[in-house]
Amino acid sequence: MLEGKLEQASLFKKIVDAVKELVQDCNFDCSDSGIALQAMDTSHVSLVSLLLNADGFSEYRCDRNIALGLNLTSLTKILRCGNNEDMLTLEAQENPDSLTVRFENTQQDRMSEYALKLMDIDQEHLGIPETEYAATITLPSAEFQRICRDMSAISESITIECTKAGVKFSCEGDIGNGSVTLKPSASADHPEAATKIELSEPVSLTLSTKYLLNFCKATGLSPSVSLKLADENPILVEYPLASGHLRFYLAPKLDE
Amino acid sequence: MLEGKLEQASLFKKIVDAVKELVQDCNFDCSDSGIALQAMDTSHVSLVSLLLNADGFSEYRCDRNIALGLNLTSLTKILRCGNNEDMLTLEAQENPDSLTVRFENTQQDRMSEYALKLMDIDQEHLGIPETEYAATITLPSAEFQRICRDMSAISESITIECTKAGVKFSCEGDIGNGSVTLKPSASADHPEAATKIELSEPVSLTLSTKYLLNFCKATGLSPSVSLKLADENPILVEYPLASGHLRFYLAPKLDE
DNA sequence: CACGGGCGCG
DNA sequence: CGCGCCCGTG
Repeated sequence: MLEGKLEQASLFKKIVDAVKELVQDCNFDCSDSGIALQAMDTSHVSLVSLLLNADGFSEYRCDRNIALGLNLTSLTKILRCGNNEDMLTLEAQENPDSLTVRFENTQQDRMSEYALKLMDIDQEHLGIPETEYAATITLPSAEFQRICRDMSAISESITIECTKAGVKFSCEGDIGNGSVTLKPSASADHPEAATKIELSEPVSLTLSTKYLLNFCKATGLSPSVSLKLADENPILVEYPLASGHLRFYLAPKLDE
Repeated sequence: MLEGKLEQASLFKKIVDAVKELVQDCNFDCSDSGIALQAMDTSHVSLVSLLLNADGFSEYRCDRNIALGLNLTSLTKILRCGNNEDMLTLEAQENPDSLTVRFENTQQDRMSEYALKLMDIDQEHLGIPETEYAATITLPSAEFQRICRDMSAISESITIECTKAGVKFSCEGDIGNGSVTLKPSASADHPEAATKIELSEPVSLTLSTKYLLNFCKATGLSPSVSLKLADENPILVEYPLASGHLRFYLAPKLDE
């Protein structure tokens, strides 16, 4: 029996919004430590990994490990039925055939409850390799989104080059080319607005604009995002959550 | 070699926004006195004329006269890549094949740079005839925009009649008709909010609503706009800039 | 269905 | 000036 309660339905809504364009159906793996999700996108180019720790819920119990197979389009429809500020409870019985989604407003005078049918999804278990990253860039998530959006008007690829001095995003297309250079910055008053670079060696990757733009749907989940790079390895784009994270992996394009 | 720096990217963004719906491709004529543009709209009904004087730039140099042929749709894409408050630098080398557009934020920790390919555009040179105008009306640009927008719901034509007593905008359509009459007003505290009429003789012109509405995209560039009228001559709609102007000319519809 | 732009509020 | 909400367009 699973019961997980979030104080803000918006958290879960945003997560599902950020994932649903990449993945149609997937398992939410529930255990007593929390809820996790790992899935390749439909075209097997990128990978998404969600972790919601038990202590990120205001109430949580899960008596037995269980995989809840959900269609994310259907889940989105259900999640629209609640207000962002509502409390959200996810509930499943032993051997459930459906997930119960409950919304309660903070005044506790409105309760709505939906049951969403579960699907059987064969779990190709995904081993995510541990990578030693050459660079970790932390920047405001809105800034990263802005760069990806701007460059999407120019090219299907974005190159990220990182040195100690800064990080440079660049693209090349038919109408011209462009680059954005960010220098590390402190911003003592707004730590979220800082750009930080931790680097063991310079690194450069070229990535699909379309996928990066997709990852940016998670922007609303966190004021900052971190990009972890290692040559010829998938980039890791991580949005930290209050207790957990939403991670996206994307293999680089090969240099010709 | 051209180098022009504007303290506010928004100035150039708004100019291009106001022009791009009328003109697809055009030359920006750069000389040591500044940057100018003259172009007929695609259907050869209206004419747009921009002048940005050199002293309107915080830095300006142009060693040799040069015409930079640009596709305004592509230019718009590039200009969207900067923030309104960014500093904007336009740069071109001798015999350039591209225009460099650089944005820098005021904190100087973000720099972005785009190269936009240039086009060869054969310059049909436009002689703009000097006209002796019978009336010059100066009014708040937002007021003019409001009138054009309101009347666009009623008719494809707007008639502007001007006498010493005031200016009357009117339109007639299937659902009814309408008019707005403005009397000259002082507004000592807000000189921009004044309506002023200078007139040698009464004048009346009927004009295409669609084009006037298009000109109104320049509203954000200036708090006031002036309309210069002479019977059976094109109207001149002028938005003054800090150092220069953006002018639109539109031939009147003929009385039947 | 999703994205971008405009308007209003803090 | 930035953020969030609403509307219109592709």
